[in-house]
Amino acid sequence: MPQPFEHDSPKAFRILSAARELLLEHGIRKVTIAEIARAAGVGKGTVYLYWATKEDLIVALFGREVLTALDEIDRALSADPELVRPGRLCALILRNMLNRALARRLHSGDEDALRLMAHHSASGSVLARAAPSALCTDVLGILREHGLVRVDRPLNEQSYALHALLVGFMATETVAWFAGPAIESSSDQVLADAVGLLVGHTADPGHEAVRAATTQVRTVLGELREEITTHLG
Amino acid sequence: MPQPFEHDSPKAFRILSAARELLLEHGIRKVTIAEIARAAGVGKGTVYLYWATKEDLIVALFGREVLTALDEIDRALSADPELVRPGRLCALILRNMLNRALARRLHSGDEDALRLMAHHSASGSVLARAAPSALCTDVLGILREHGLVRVDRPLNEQSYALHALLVGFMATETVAWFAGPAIESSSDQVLADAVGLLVGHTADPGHEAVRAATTQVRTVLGELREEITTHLG
DNA sequence: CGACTGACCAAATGGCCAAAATGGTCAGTC
DNA sequence: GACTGACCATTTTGGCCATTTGGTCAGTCG
Repeated sequence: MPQPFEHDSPKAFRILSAARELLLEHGIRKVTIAEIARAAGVGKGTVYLYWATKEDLIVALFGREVLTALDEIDRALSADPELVRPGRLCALILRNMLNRALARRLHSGDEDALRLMAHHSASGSVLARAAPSALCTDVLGILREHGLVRVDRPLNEQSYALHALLVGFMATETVAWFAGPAIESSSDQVLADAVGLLVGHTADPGHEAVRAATTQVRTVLGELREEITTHLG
Repeated sequence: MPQPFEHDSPKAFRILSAARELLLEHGIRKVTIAEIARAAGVGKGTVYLYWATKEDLIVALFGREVLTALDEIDRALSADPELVRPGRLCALILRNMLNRALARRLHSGDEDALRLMAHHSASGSVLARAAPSALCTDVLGILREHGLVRVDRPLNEQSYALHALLVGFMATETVAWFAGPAIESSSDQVLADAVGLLVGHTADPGHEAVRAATTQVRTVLGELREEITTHLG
């Protein structure tokens, strides 16, 4: 909002795209505004018409990445409501939110990226809500209500454990030091099964409950999307 | 074995103790051999009678730490065989193996420590067997045999998932970025419960099976201990 | 004789400073 | 009035040198 130029203009898009490509190639530290401007075919000053600082630009980049991930999740969920079942849903979210090229840098421990996001106060509070820990609690709450998740444990403990499991799968796949035993099946399938065991219900809640849960989860994700859009626009 | 001096002599012990204290205080990079020698009340050359390089000394230090952890686990297991039950056992191992002051440096991502262990070929193969991934597979195999762990999933997938869960709990507690939702109960209890859900059996295998499993697990841990002792002295 | 030492050496480290590069601005162009 | 690139202050880089450090070994001492 302090910037007078709309971030969804075609020029802003070109800048973001150029920035994304260069960032993936050189890393956060090496990429320069001059380089981005040149690649986008605009002057250096133009970049600063859209974002006040380099940090803002990069944060916006991550924000856009999260948005497309959310869209993709929503699309899948609308196409097949059965994907709300905890195991499937976790795999879906993990793949889309954490495995995207940019976001991966955060979760594979990129020092620059981590520091940037942590120090960027405005985005911090927003993107924190997109973090696994927040999503876990929100989504688990919904799934519990509709009988898709066992309710014989307190929500926060369930959320804590699920969060740990997701972080663990993430780390196991991205950080060499944490590599796990070899498996034949796809990692997604193992994850889905593990989540099912951890929080799943034995009784089938029925189609109606699944559909209701799907709607509600999509609503929550939509709200998150909205929040990110308005804050990072 | 290339060093002519026994590592369990009282002098070696004094050097190791001094090294441990200084290492915890200053970090790996800052601690110097001269400092260690002085603190141990020996000449610098003497240190090199026991270990060929500084790296070897530090690796030996980590090895000793793992050994005391293994001893502690074994002691607890012998005092209360019920601790073999997967949930309890995982909590026990996690606390003792990963939370020890020195080892923590490894798992909380200390750059120096990680590089050191990764590059040190001799120790690498040995300490790798003490890593969660290897332990998971070995121990799970035993617990499955005695009906303490469900067998409706392949061992390697079970091991992969359990390993991820443990890594996740570890990361959640040590790395700020991965912090999870707040919980009231002790993290150990949540961990034990989660492990129980993930791999536990519903049917009680009976006292005899528990005792048999305990013996076998202790044997495996003892072999690991032996291996570390012979390779790192 | 042999465990032990600390002065000694080559290599790595850290501080220092000038040169280059970079984030950010703004007077001026189209 | 959208856009630019020369310009400035600040940061980063690279090279230099004094200091430190890992590792050795001729010599001491029990």
